[in-house]
Amino acid sequence: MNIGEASKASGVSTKMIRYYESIGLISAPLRTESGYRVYSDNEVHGLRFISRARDLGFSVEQMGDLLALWRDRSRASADVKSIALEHIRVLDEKAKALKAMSDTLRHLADNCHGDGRPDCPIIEGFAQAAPTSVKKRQPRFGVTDIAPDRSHA
Amino acid sequence: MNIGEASKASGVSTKMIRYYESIGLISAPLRTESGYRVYSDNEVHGLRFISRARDLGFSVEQMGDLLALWRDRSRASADVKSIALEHIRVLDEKAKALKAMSDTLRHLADNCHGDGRPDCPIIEGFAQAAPTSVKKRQPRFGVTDIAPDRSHA
DNA sequence: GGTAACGCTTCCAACGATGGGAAGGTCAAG
DNA sequence: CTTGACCTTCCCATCGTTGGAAGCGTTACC
Repeated sequence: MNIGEASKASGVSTKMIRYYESIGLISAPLRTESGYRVYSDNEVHGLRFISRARDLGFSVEQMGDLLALWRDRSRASADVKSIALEHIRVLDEKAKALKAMSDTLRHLADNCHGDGRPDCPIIEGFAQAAPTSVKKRQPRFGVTDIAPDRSHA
Repeated sequence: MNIGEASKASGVSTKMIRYYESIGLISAPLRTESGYRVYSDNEVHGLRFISRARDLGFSVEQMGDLLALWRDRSRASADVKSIALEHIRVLDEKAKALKAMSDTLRHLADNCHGDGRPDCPIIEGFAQAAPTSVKKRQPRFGVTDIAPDRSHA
C-alpha cells in the first residue's frame, strides 16, 4: 500500500502520516525503488490505532506512550489504565471548566432582554467589579481550542 | 499608570496587553516622553472587561465585537445576547464532545483489570475495528487544547 | 505514447494565545 | 553613582494540523 491508500484505510491524512513519521511517532516504512512509502497491514493497523487515540483527545506524546505499550506484549495493563485514567481526569476537568463558563454566561444571558434597548446584563457583567483578584489565571478555552474543523475534507 | 500597574489592576499580563494593542483589539495608549505606556482608569477598565470575557472563553475576535458594543451606548442588547448565545452553544458543544470522549474512555477503562497482565480492553479498543469510515473527522480535543497552563505564574 | 492522478522532497506559513528571553533604556531610592 | 525594578522592541517557541508551492518522478489507464 502506498501512502494514499494507507491514509484512506486508516483515516489519517497523508500530511499527518508524513508528519508523524518526521517526529518519530511512527517509524519510517519501507520504500519502493522509486522512493514511494509502502505500508504493511501492520503499519496501517498502527495508523488506525493512532487515529482512534487521537479522536479520544490524546496528545501526540501520549499516543507515543500508548503505541509503545500496544507493541509491548509484556505490558502491564495497569500502565495503560493509568494513562487512560489521567486522560479522563483531564478531559473531565476541561469539560467542567467549559460548563462553568457556559453556566455563567447563560445566567447573564437569561437576564438580558435581547431587544433593541442598550441595557444588557451581559455587557455589564463583563464591565463591572470583580477585579479577578489579579493573578492565578484559570486555564481557558478559546473558540479555536477545538481543533480546527478538519471536517471540510 | 504604567503597563505593570495596569496589568495588576486588570489581570491581563503585560505581554498580552502589548499583544492586544498590536493586533488592534485595544488602541495605543499615550506614552510618557521616555516611551512608557500610560493607562487611564478607563483603559484599565477596558482591560478588565477583556480579562473577564477571556475567562469566559471568548476569542479575541469576539472580544473585539463585545468591546465595540460595550462602547456603543446605542447598542441593541439583542446583538450582545446573540453573541453570547452563540458562544454558549459552542461551549456546550465542546463540553459535550469532551464528555463523549471521557465516557468512551471510561467505559474501556472500567473493563481493564489494571494489573500486571498485558491484556487490556483499552489498548484493544484502540487497535481493533471501526476503520472510522475513513474521512469526515470530528473536531478533536488534544491535551493542549486547553490553554497552556498559565497558572504556574 | 500521452495524460491525469498520484507520489516524492523541502520549505514556508498560518492558526490562537501566550510565554520566554535578549538587548537595551529609564526611573526611583539608597 | 549604583542597584534593581521597571520599561521598550524584537524574535522565537509552543501545540497539532493543514495548506501551499516548487519541481520532479511514477504509475495507471486509454
